[in-house]
Amino acid sequence: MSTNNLVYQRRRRPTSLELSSIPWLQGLPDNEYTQAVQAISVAEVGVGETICREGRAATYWFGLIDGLLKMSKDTETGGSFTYTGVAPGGWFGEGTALKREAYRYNILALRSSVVAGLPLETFHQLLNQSIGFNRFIMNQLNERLGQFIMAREIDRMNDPEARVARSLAQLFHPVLSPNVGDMLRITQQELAYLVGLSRQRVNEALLLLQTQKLIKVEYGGVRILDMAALRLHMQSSTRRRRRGGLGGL
DNA sequence: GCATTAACACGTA
DNA sequence: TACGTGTTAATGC
Repeated sequence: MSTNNLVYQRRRRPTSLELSSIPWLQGLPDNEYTQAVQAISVAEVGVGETICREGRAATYWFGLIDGLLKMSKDTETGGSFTYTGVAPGGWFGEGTALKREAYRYNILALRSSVVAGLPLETFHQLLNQSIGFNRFIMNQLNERLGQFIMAREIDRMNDPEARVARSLAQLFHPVLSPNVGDMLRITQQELAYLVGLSRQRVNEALLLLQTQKLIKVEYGGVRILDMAALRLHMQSSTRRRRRGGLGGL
């Protein structure tokens, strides 16, 4: 409920390790690099805290250094609808930043996270002068478009396994979230919130995906074994058996 | 039928 | 100890 601006008050300078995890910084020439680095600030965000809230004027272009975020929007009925997760290395809000509009969704932390912010002025300065920066943004927008089309496909599916599989694939998006690696630290409860299913059902889906050798379920996270298969995961035609079935197969 | 919530035992950090 | 996982039972659409 509280639209706290604590996130902004807690700003600090980024460490060199944090800077090295920002994908678009790496390709910039020296002068633009230092210009960007001087403007970037980071903040620690606790579980459940809001980074930006729907309707508030955009002040930063945000990126996730560490942790896990979710992008969601409040519904008329008082609930909330989750669009997607943001994994480390992911940057978001460029559409809003470009138009200097108000944020169109809420971003909140699913686990304690470190968020980086580039002020809007610097964002636009870089847009005006840096080809490398423009290339990154253009690519980002293109990928984002594909991501949202995929989100629509996921919504249309009623098969939980396929929804979990493709949601995982989105979290592991190699361009929008390049720093995830093979292992995604996310609890099954968090994933359940993200996908819109119960924890128990997500657990069941994960175990099935594991038997299909697409992932490895580990304590506190999931290891990706076959990214391509996850992304293309089709509706499973065969219905699973809930209990018993120890004969298996 | 299938998914959800609640509750539980168990393993791990 | 606190948390996350894997199961089962009861309940609802």
